[in-house]
Amino acid sequence: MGASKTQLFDEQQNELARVAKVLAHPARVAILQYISRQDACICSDLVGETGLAQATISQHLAEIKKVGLLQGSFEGKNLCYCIDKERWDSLQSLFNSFFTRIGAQCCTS
Amino acid sequence: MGASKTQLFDEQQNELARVAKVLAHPARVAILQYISRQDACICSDLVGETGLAQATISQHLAEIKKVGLLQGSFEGKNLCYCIDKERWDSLQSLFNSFFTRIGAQCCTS
DNA sequence: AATTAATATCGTAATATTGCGATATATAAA
DNA sequence: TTTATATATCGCAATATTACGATATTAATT
Repeated sequence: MGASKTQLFDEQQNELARVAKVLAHPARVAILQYISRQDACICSDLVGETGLAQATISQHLAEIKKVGLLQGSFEGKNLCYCIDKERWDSLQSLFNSFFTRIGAQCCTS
Repeated sequence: MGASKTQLFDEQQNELARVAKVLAHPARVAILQYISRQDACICSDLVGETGLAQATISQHLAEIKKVGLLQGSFEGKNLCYCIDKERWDSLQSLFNSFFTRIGAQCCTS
């Protein structure tokens, strides 16, 4: 008891939950917003920007990476992170059709 | 150390995270889908439907309630849950504009 | 090769979530 | 008011998440 019983649910449900979990922390929301604002995608001003420790930011970045939302490449000694636009758009669709489908069938509609 | 440092982030970021957290478990995704499919919004076939215990389902429902997504009323001895359509639509907008805004600014766009 | 700066990983403590049995509460029916 | 059924809450154990200091790794510079 204690661990999520993911095996009871189908792959779509698990996928949506997995992605939602990435957005389920304000730091990661803020990180995504910050990265998107920076043309150059400069990283780890995030530490100064958020007030969280470097290790913590790095962990949050790793979670965002895990669902395929980040592309990173070195530019000089900076690791330059970008949001993967294709993945981002596909997740927007995933959420949007989830919301639309449920909203359409909803009993109070 | 261990608790989420929500005070470092603004109310929009926290709100989006709070809602995402509700969707961040496949059981709650499944519950929302199931409720929306049932015209009558009959509850707690969810136990049979998901294979989770009654107490567990009740807890998940409470989490969904906490973000204002459920309206419940008794019909006979059944508690009849509905998705609050207005709240649902507003959360769809919240997510959609979050995705759109970030997607538009994203460095690889 | 040694140095410097940026990022990742490790170890660990605090806290939160998940799940469920047991029990309490609420509603309808008898 | 007793009984039956549906749902909520309590208490607890297992697991996951969050956060951070310390340390390792990586890449550029000297």
